[in-house]
Amino acid sequence: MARSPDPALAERRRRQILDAAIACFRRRGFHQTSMQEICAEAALSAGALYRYFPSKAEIIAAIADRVGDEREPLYEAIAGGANVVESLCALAEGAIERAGESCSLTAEIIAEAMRDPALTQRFASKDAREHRKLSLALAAAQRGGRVRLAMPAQRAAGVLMLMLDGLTLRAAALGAAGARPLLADFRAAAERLILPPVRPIAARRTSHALSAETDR
Amino acid sequence: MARSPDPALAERRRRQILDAAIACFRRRGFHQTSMQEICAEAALSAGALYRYFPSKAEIIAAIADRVGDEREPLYEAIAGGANVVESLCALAEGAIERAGESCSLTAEIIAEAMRDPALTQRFASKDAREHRKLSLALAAAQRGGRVRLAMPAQRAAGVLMLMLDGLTLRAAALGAAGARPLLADFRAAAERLILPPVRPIAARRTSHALSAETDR
DNA sequence: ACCTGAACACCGTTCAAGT
DNA sequence: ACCTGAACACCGTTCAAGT
Repeated sequence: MARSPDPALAERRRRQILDAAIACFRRRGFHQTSMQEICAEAALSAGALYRYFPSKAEIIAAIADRVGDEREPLYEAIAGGANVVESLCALAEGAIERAGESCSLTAEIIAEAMRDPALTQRFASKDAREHRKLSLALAAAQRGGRVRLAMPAQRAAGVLMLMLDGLTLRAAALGAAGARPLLADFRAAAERLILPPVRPIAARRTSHALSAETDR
Repeated sequence: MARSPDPALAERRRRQILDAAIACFRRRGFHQTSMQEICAEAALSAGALYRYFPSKAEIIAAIADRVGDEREPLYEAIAGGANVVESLCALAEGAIERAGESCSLTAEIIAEAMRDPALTQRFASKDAREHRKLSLALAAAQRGGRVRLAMPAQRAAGVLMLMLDGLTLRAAALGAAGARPLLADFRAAAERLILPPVRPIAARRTSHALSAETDR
């Protein structure tokens, strides 16, 4: 008799439960959704569900991890891209659209990340990794002569991530439409932190160019 | 017989309930605190409490309003202060300390602000007012020759508020200690957006000064 | 007018019993 | 090994009854 545990089934069940939970949370939010509703959506009994997730909070934690994992490769892309500012704006736009698409889910994840110490820890270390990646990408672009940074790479990365967090928060609270106008502000700030390399021919502009409102 | 409603008592009871709720939320967080605990802390029965607040969510909403009202006068101070960047850093530091002081409460307010559409609305309009105040203060400082803005006042205000939101979010999630290091990054960015006025004698520095790491 | 506290409907979680 | 679903403890909210 097959009495040994089946890891493939377990994985399938976890995915099945997570998909059902996401569908429910999108519809009615995290705290308005009951475990019974998730069970119904997943076509499983309560007992079966609790075999794969020890609590409702763990379901949110698993969803948060999934979302966080999707975001990380985007930072990788910055190191490769030709235009750093453009890559950052694309990342920012992606964050807004993604967070706005299902704001209630994003809001819930942020809320839960702040409530649950275990999730906070995971988010903090993910954040540190992203910060390091962005710092390295900026420093590399500077060394390669593709940009001039207006401040040390680590500081610039910190500032950019503060703004990205702000954008995500707005998108979660106000929807993508509420955050999208701020993308232009983000771009303007990024262009002040990450400057194009000095033209090799001549640097004709004097410092008053700083106060010019439009540059292109 | 005194059978007419007593507005003074109602106001006193609401304050009493709010203070009790804040004490409980600080201790155990919003969702871990039961109405029974708030009732006990406020020395009132459940029935009495529901006479003054229609739901638990309304209690959080009232607390959120109180916190929001505390923040607004700080923006007023920027218009008056001599050094705009310094005022902004003080505001940022205040936001970090306040949010970090009772992170669980701040986290709950942010979470609830994103969940409850009525609260979202109130936050959005408060946010718009703060943005306008900051824009006007920056524009006034520029007109007064106290600063040169690296971009239009409205844009600069938008960027600064994105960063302030990011700082508050970090402080709520990681505590004041986790957010405090980012204050230096905030300052560096603010100094790139809000530049000191051109020296009247001579503008000797050429554009390569932009890439200098330290300026003072 | 204001308050009490038992009662109600419902929630997340558990566990004896099935296959 | 995996699943079921009734049962448990507890929650936010209500309401008949008191003063």
